[in-house]
Order: sequence, then C-alpha cells, then structure tokens
Amino acid sequence: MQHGHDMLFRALADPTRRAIFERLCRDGEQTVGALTAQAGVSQPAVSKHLGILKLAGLVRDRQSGRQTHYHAERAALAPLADWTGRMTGFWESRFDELEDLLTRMDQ
Amino acid sequence: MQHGHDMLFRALADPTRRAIFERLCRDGEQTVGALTAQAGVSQPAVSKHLGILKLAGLVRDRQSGRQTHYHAERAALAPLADWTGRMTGFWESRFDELEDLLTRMDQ
DNA sequence: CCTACTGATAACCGATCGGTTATCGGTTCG
DNA sequence: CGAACCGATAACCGATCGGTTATCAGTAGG
Repeated sequence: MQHGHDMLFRALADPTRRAIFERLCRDGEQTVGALTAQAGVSQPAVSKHLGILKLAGLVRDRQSGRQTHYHAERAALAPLADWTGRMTGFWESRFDELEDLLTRMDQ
Repeated sequence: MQHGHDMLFRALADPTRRAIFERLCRDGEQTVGALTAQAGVSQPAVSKHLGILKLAGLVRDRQSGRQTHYHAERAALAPLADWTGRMTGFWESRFDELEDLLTRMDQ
C-alpha cells in the first residue's frame, strides 16, 4: 500500500540496479564512470539506474568538478527490514531496534 | 546475480501481489475466491499473481475439492532478510540465526 | 579559447508486465 | 446426468521497463 515501500521494492527488483547498489554498499563511494566500467551496460543506462535508486532514497550523490560521486544510503533499507520482520510475525522489537539504529546512522 | 534472489525481489515488487502475500501472512490460509474478494482485481489476475508467488516459493497451495487454498511460506523470506543484513554490513550472525529459524519453521 | 572529458537527457525500440474478457477442466450437488 | 461453481489458462491490449545511440551542459586543462 505504502508508496514509499513501493519505490523501494521496485528499485531493488532489477538485478543490474541491485548490483550497482551492492557495489556501493561494499566498496563505498564511486563515480558514475567506475560504476559503468563494471555494470555491463552503457553509461546512460547506469545514470538512469542511479536516478531510480536516488528517487527511492537508496543512494545520494555528491558533485565534485566534472565527476559525480554516488554512495549507498543504508538507512533506506530500514523499511525493508521492518516489513520482513512484520511478515514473519516475530522479531518485532528486534527489527525496531535495527530500524532505529539505521535511522541514527543517517545522522 | 542470484536467480533465486531475483524472483524473490521481482515477486514482491508489485503492490497487488505484495498485498496478497501480506494477507496470507496475516490471516493464514485463504481460498482464491477469498483473496479475489479483496484484491481489487479480477480472479484470473489473482491466479496469475499466485502463480508468480508460487514460483518464487513464497506461497504453497493445497487442493480441497473444487477449492484451492493458498498459504504463505514465511521461510522464503529468509534470503531477503539475509541480503538486507549483508548490505547493512552488520547483524550477520543475527540474520543467520533468523534464517536458520525460518528454515526450521518450514519443517 | 578551444578541446577533451564526464555524466545527464532525449528519442526511440523491443520485451515484459499487469490487467482484461472468454473459455475450459474438474468437482459438487440436485 | 445436468447445472452451477471454482480456479487455471488462453488470447489479447496498453503501459511501463530496460536498453540502445545521439546529443547536450558543465568543467578542466593545454
């Protein structure tokens, strides 16, 4: 039902996009060029994926000269963890803790 | 990259489908008719959604006379919880516990 | 300045998706 | 049996998606 939830699930549904996000989580901040080099698709495709991830709140970008650096916004995964927790029907307090932690990590 | 992961994320990306799964998690086993009554789409649409959820391992069905009863397969969410945990980079042992528990819940 | 580089946008294309209506197979009941 | 019911399948349609190539704006450097 939640529109925010929707964009989150939708953004992570595509394997190429998920791979980009995983890379940003693993290796930290990356330029568009660096991401393109390993994405297996063209630079405009990568830019579009990054735009979608950004709309979902999963990444944020920082301009520096003519390069754009993107980094993962891990806190955006909190609703996903929360949803999973609610579906399993257990761990509620446990996942709430996680959500709080992730929110605090975002400053 | 993982094909199983892919079907899981993909299956949960659609809001109608996710609502059906949520209902099965909340209220337990339901017939196709009962699910259709609240899905807001036609019966064939519901059947297709159930087919996709089934392929992703998220639901299982049980035949009884001329009715088909579907129920959520909560254990199928374990890879999702695991992935989230790996992306956050913490909680690894914690999520492994969850995965184990969910797997055991599946008998 | 002019050229080269980086990344975003535009325009377009085929494939897939989610939905519909129509229909069919299987089951129950009068 | 025959009629009614339940759910799956088929055939189709418009919209959206993920990809491409071409191009544009902004920045850096000779």
